[in-house]
Amino acid sequence: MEENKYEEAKKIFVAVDCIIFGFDDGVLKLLVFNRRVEPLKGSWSLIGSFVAPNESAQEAGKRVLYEITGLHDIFMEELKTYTDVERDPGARCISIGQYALIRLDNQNKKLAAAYGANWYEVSKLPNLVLDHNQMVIDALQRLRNMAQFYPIGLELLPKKFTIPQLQSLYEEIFQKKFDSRNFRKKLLSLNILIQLKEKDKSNSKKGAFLYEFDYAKYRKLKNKGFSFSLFKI
Amino acid sequence: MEENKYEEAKKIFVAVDCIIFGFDDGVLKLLVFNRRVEPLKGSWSLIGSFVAPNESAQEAGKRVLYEITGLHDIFMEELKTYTDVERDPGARCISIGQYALIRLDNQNKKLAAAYGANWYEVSKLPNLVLDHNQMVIDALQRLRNMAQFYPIGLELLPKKFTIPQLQSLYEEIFQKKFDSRNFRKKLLSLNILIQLKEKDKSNSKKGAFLYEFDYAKYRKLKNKGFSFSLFKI
DNA sequence: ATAATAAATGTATTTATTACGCTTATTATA
DNA sequence: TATAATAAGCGTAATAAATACATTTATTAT
Repeated sequence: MEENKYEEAKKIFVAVDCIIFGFDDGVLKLLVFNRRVEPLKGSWSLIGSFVAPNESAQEAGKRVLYEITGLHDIFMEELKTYTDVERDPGARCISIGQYALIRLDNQNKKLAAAYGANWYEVSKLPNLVLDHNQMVIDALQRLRNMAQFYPIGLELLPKKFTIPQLQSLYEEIFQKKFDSRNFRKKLLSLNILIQLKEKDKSNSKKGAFLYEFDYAKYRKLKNKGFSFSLFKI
Repeated sequence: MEENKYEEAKKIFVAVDCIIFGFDDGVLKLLVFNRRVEPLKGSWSLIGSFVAPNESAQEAGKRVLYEITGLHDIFMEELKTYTDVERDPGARCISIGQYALIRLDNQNKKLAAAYGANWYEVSKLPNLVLDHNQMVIDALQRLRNMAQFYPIGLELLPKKFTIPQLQSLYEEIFQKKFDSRNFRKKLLSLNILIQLKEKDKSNSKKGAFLYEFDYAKYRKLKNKGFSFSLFKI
C-alpha cells in the first residue's frame, strides 16, 4: 500500500453504514431512518456516518449506534465494504457496512423514534437509498450464516429468554419451521444455556422456563474453534 | 452516512492490501514484497496500493495482483478492513485487506521475483510492516474457515490435480493429518470432481489419477446454499 | 372439577463420521 | 523376467449425529 506516495487527490470519503437487526415479539426487524433533510429528504436509508479522522471504523459504527439507540456493548461486526465508484452520486465515497444485533425493548424503540428512525419488519422494508438495499440483503445472508454455525441469535433476545422464544427467532431468521424436540435437544446439548428457576407465562398457562446464555462458556468454546450446525442444508 | 455534509477534511486515504496464498510443492506460501524505496526501505510488506478515485476496491486489488503476478481471474475476496487511527504513521489511511489464492507455477514465480516479491513459506514469514502481520493471521484463519466449509483449496491447485495432492494441501492448511480413505470418500461424495484418464506419476510408481474441479456443478450447489464440513472440530 | 393450551420429554430410524488393513498398479533393480 | 518397494486405492464395521414422530405435564380460566 505504501508503493505510492501520499497525494491529496487520492483521498476519498469513508463512511460506515449500520445494518441493525432487532427481534421484537416474534418478528425480525431492521432499523431504518427517514431523512428529514436534503439531499434525499423523505427517503429511507440505513443509519451511518462518515468516519472521522480521529476514529476507527468500528468506533464510528459504535458511535452511530449509540446516538440512535443509546446502547453500548452491542454485538456489531464488519459486514463488507461497498466501494463502487458510482455508488454515491454526491461524491466518491466508500462505505464500510457493519451489522449489529440488539435486544429490542420499549426503551430503545422510544429512542429510535426520537431520531426519526423506525423499526421495520425485514419482510416489509421500504426501498432504501443508494446501495443500502444490497447491504440489507448481504447482512441477512450473513446473519443466516452466523446463526447456522454460532448461537448468534442469542444477541437478539433479552437476557432471560425461553427455548420456544429462541426457536421462534431461528424460525424467523431462516423462514423455516424446526421440530421443537430436536431444536431443544440440539441447543441444550451445546451446554451454553443456564436454566433459571423462573418461568415466563406470557405465552402459555404452563409457562416456559427462562434461560440465560452462558457467555463465559461460549467464549471458551469459540476460542477452541467450536462451531455447530443447527441443521444441514 | 449522508447525515453529514461532504467536507474535504473528512477524506482519508483508502488502500488495499493483498494477502496472496500460493501452494507450491506441498507447502503453503505467501507473497511478500521487499521494499526497494523509502519509506521503510528493506522491510517486508504485503503488496498493496491506494484505491484510485476511479476504481473500486476490488478493481484496485485485481490491478495490484495483475501487476505482480500477471494473472487475471484469480480467486480474491475481501477479508476485512483495517482502520485504526494509528495504523499508518505516514498518514491517516485505512486499508481493505483482500486475500487471494493462486496456483503457483514457475511463470508467476518469475514474475513475482521481477517485482521484488517473494514467495515465503507461511510458517517462516519475516516480520512485516504496519499491521500486515495481523492481516496474515486473519487471512489464515479465514482460509481455514473457508476450506472447512467449501472446497476452496481447489483454487490453490493446478487445474489437474490428484487426490493425494489435495489432501496434502488440506493438511498444510490445517496443520493436521487426515485419514486418506475418509478424505477421499468425503471429497468424492461431493460429486464436484471429474476423474481424468491420465495419471500423475511424479510421486509414486503406481501413479495417482488426475482430477478436474467441476466448477459448474460446484456453483449450482453453492447457490443452493450448500456447504460441507471436512471434519468436526 | 374440567377444558384448554403450550411446554416438555423419549425413542427408534436414518444418515454421517470415524477407525482401521488389505490389495493393486507400477517402476526400479536383482 | 522375477522380485521388492511404494504410494494409490478400496471396503466395511463401529460409533456418533440428525431426523422423525406422539404423548404427558403444568398451569390457568371457566
